[in-house]
Amino acid sequence: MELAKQFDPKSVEERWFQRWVDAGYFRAAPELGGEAFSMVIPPPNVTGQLHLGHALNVTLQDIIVRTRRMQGFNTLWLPGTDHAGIATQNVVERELAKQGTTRHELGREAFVARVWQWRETYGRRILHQLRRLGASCDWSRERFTLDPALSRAVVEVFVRLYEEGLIYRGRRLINWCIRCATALSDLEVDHLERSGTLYYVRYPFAEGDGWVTVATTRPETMLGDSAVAVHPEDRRWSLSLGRRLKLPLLGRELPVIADGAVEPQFGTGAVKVTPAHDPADFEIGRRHGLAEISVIDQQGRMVGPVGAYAGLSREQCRERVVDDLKAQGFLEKTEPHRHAVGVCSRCQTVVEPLLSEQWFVRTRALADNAIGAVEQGRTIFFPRFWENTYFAWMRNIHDWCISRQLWWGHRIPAYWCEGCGALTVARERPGRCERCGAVEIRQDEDVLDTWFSSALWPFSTMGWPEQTADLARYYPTTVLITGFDIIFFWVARMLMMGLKFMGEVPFRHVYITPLVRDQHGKKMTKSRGNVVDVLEIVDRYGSDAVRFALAQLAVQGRDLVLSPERLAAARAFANKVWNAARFVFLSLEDAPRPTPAPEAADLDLAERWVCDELSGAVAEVAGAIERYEFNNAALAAHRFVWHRFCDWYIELSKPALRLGGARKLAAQAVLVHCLDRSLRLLHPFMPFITEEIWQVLRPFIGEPQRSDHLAVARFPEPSAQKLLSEEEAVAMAHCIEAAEAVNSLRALVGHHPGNKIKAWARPVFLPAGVIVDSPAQREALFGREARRWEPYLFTMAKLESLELLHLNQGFPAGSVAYFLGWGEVGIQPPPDFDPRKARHALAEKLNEVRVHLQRHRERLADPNFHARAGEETISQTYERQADLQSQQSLLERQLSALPGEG
RNA sequence: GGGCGGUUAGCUCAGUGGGAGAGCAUCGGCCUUACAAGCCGGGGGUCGCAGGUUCGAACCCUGCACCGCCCA
Repeated sequence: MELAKQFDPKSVEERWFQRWVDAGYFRAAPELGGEAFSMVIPPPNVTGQLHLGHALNVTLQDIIVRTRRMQGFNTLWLPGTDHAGIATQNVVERELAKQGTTRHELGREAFVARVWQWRETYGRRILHQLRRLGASCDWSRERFTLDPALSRAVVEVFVRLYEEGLIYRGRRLINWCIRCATALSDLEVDHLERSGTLYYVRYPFAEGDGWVTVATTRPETMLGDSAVAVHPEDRRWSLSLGRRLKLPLLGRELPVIADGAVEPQFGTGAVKVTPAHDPADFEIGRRHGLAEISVIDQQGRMVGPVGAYAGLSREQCRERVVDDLKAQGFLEKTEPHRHAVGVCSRCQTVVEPLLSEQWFVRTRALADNAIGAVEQGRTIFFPRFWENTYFAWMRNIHDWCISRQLWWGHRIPAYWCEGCGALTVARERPGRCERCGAVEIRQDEDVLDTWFSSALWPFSTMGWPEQTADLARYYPTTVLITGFDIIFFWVARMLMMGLKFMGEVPFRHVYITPLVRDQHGKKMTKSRGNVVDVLEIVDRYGSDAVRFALAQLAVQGRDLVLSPERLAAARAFANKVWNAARFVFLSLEDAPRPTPAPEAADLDLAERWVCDELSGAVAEVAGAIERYEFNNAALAAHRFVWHRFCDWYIELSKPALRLGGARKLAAQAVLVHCLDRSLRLLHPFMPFITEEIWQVLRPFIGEPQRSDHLAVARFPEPSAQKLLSEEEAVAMAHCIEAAEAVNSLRALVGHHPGNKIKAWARPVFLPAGVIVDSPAQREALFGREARRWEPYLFTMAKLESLELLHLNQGFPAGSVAYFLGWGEVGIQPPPDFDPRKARHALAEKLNEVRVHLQRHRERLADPNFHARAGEETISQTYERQADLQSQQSLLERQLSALPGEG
């Protein structure tokens, strides 16, 4: 029954996880009763490597689900991975490149088979890594977005949306990544601030002299211009409106048009309009019926009516165009210019807006519905302010381009007749063309945006479109825990799809995790090279410590800065828990098994005090977890375990244990009780170490057990009533104050920490609300109280003797004293006592008291204060003033009592 | 340009109208047999700046500065 002297995380962690899984503790049981608590994991990419974002995310989810499970909820936490179209395809293509081949050489079928192979080998790595952290998911329900069942859900959704006209195919301007060779949604484009050049180009009038100078950052796109636009209220250009210009280099004629979207402050106020290669220009073009002239193709080469520039790359073309403009006198000037450039969020290649035939989701109606759900509070964000971000994006949403020119993903269930070209969207591949009966049918080559399938995750993973027991029991899920960066990508889209297909929000709460930063407050990114290897820190500090540190730092609405110091502190805490347990076990050698639960009638003051403190901590932890205040939950547990149980109760139990008999039995009962409850309280945060200890403690726990493991033991509940009376609670607080004062004095006068010393105590103040008739009564009251805690003071302050003085009795000559909330304590200094330090300390305190006293006097002298402040405030201020006055005189006397004064 | 968040001790952060707090770091003293990953004690802050509201502001309001993020 003895624990090893040192806590060794590795051996402890390995012991438990598989046993919990094998015992089926994490398996959801929809057929059983109990209030449901459910979550789906934000599915990491199959290509993913565990980083701190995952670690935080999964730790917080695990804390909640473990708490709920222990509280008796019927829980489901469903794990899985996402196929991550572009990312995964890229990884495998890079591998092929190393082998000197390409996906095109391999062919589609063989390539897809290769990706699956890759996924089988490496795709679950990240899930194994999550287990190292203790993630108590229902691993029997692990899902992958490309599973047959989930693929069926994707097809079903696609077909239904198409049939309702919410999915359509259209020729629109989309973001094209030349390197990835695919369309991207707006969200997959990052805008980077870059230095560029602003080119001022003269477009001469077709008739007459003069010109309009336009400013552009992309001169090569002028080859696709179909107009020049100015702001309708821009006086500078009003005379040019309606005239025609001659496009330099090509000679095409362009109109000068007015459009409100033009910013008069930009450049000269006149801009070229290239509808086929700029989103803003596209809108202008549609408003004015301008030609959409494509001049760049999907490889980034110049095509179409571009004369001699045909075949050049975008970059080469820009150089040539600028040279030619300069040579022909069209280039007025250039200036350096900072501007945002859209790049592919995957590969950072500059994105080319291209006209292209793609599939889109008509989002307006879906988004309105999803906005309403959040407005009505059917889904609530924590912290709440993220709702603004969500609303802003949703109100402004554009149709969603969902087709991707990739091979890895859900292939679009659209079929083209090779004969007549008819399009059929269907759940199954049609045998023949519905229109012409031809049997040559070709499925659309494109696959769907990965987020299309992720949007269905909360219900596709539970078996939709079948009516499953899981769906009935666990949908909507209770909470989604994820990062702010995918509110648009994922959270918003899940809300749209969940409402559309389940008729209900996919989750009641959304908790947005903090962003994890490094110790210098920098965002962790691969390019900065400050990404930490989570498994490495887990190896170094232990999984429990990493989890506890993350929880402690998870403050709502604030970034999380993880430092080695913080991790070390959490490890120290784990060690503290370990050693507290060791002490308890050493104290239980002869204890009855099970040890009877503590009975209030058998307990002394300190024992009842620690039980009440425990109960308070339980309430705090449970409440904080419910509010997703993980930092406060961790703090409350930490404070109780370390600063109440270890610092105070364990010390106070030692005399009782030495005493034997009934006192010892009571102490053993309290130790078992406190350790047991502490372990239960901490288990969601530190599952491994707590289980390890609890297994040793189990024979001593008297109450009926639900199971063999802490993982499914009952979470503590605060007790219905306090064991301490109010008077006793005050007495205990006085005792703690006294111990701190004596220890402070000990250090001040230079006592060796081991010395037993003589002390005196004297009552001065009364607890608020207590009224006495005479000094004698006051002394009696104090004496009664002090006798209760006197033994504790002996232990905690290492006293040789304590003498209780009368109200007006002075301290013995040579003693050094401090005042505290209820009176005064003094100790006998050692023979070689040097009073200078003490004099300095007391003088400082006196100064402080004087400043406060002055402030109170001023306040009470102010007639406005009496006129406007509340009655209670005024009387409190009087009391406080009186206290400060007493403190001042006490300090003055203590100071003058020091030897060598004056 | 619009919006959101932040600014409190050296660091990380609590603290939503009346005596500035915690953990870590630091300094001093202790190996007091659960724990030196520990124990006891100390020092350290005109609460970003400027106004306003209020008898009273770290806290409420306005403006500004700086940092970070999102959107355009």
